[in-house]
Amino acid sequence: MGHTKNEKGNGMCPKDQMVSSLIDDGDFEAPTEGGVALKKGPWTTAEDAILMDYVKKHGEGNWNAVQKHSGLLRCGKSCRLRWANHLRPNLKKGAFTQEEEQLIIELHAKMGNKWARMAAHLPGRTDNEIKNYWNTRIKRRQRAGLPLYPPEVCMQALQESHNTSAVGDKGPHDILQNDSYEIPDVVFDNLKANQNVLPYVPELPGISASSMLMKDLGSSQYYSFMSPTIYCQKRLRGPAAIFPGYTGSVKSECPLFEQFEDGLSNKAAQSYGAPFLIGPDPAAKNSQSFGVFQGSHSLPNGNFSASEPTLEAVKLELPSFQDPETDFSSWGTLSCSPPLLESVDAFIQSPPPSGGLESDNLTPHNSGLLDAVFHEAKTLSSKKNHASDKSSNSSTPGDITESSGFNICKTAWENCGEPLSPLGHSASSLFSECISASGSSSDEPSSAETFTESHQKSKPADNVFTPEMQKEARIQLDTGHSDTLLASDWLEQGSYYDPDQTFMADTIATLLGDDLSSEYKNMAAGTSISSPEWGLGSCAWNNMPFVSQISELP
DNA sequence: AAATTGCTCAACCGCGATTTT
DNA sequence: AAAAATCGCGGTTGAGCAATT
Repeated sequence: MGHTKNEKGNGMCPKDQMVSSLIDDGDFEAPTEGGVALKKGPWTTAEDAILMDYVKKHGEGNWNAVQKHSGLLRCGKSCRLRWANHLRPNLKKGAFTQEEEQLIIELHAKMGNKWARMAAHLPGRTDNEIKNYWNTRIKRRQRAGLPLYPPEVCMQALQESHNTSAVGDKGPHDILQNDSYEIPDVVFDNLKANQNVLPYVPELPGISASSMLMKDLGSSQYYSFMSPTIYCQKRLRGPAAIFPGYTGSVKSECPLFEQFEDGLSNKAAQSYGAPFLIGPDPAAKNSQSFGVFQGSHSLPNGNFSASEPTLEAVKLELPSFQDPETDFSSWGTLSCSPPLLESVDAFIQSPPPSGGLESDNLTPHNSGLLDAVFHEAKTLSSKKNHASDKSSNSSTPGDITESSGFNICKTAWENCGEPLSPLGHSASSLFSECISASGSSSDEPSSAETFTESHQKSKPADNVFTPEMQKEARIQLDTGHSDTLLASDWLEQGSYYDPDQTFMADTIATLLGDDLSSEYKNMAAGTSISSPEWGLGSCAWNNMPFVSQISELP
């Protein structure tokens, strides 16, 4: 399709004829040293024929020699691409089959944007095809407010990742020694795209959805994944990204940051999660924070700079409580204290540069769809709430189990139209598993655990995170190697956090400085730990090896 | 019927990795 | 060992087509 305007000739023709036909049309690069201007743009059938002829004679490879031997006025790179994507035999043309699509989704969940590797699993398909397919699929799904991956694919990828890192003798340290970072890398890279479907996932650098998912799957350790010293072990080339004030391109150093520059990244969340929905009106700042640790976006990854908010300091998306269409009563009571959060919010958020950040995260063009999905979620939630109200009126204002965004998301997923996945996971079962696996702290029940108990008593959790794992996690942390632990380690270690808000406040105080610390402490103190936001937040903070080490400073 | 918008796909570009000189 | 050449990958762009307004 397309790019046929330059095509001439009807197939094979004598070589000199073909060559002459090559130079009378199309774009040409500036002449090379040899004085030959290489052609750019769409390939003609004549060129194709020459290239095929060349490959027939000389085989693939040595693409730069094509021009010398065949007179084809194309650079080697272009020849290789043309051959690989269009001319080589056994190429499958046409739309992807359902099986192929399914495979692509699964592969992407495991590999991320490794198109070439994915193509290896799809005979006859090229990386370019897969890439194009995926990119259009992303756009479609995001526009539709759907998660990129079906829940069961998330589950499978995570499960496989965990199994891979947990089975056998491959303990965390073995992994380290093996320089085998690929598994966590893959998981974090690839499931981050699904961050938007998870409830209570703040758009924070350093907190990816995949990590959230990890948490839900089994451990509150998930926040620790985001330590740049863990995730970026392979990528960070210098200390800059770890230190405040670093103004270089974090994105280039640590792929995790990319998600926060993705203007599309919020759409699914807005559609699904709504907890992070925000209206473009400034009044939204008065909204409650649904973020896990609002304003802390830069700390975990070491990019925090109170004096220099950057574009990476992503403005959290909050629901607009002033939106007349938004009936937050159905959302239940979320226990953050708005004024306090506002103060932090105001501090953390830099004034949006004109046309800058706002345009990234606030995407008015999709608000219609978002409203629709939001409304649907709200309606579904209300129905559930009514049902549960009949059975029990004992829920406290802080009881998030009744009408939290979590429920809404679950409901949304349940209504996603996938009764049961091929892997045996329904959307709702995913959430069930997420819930039941969480809150495995051996010390105190986390907020998530509280949440779990009220929801999951009828279904015992398949908790793969044993107390031994938790113990090991503690040991690892205590021995000061926490900053080098791999994400997969954290995943399997189980919970390890101190839910003590004071500890968290102190930690943050250390980082923020006195001016802000008091505010932060007030905020933490005034927030019920049963709050999902702060419960998770505390987990987050205390799970940050970076933070916990700082907190131990004199 | 014309204009606009969105989608698809081929091709280009830059960069890092690998191989060759 | 260092430099140059080559290869391969992933991100991005833009032309053409189709659907919609």
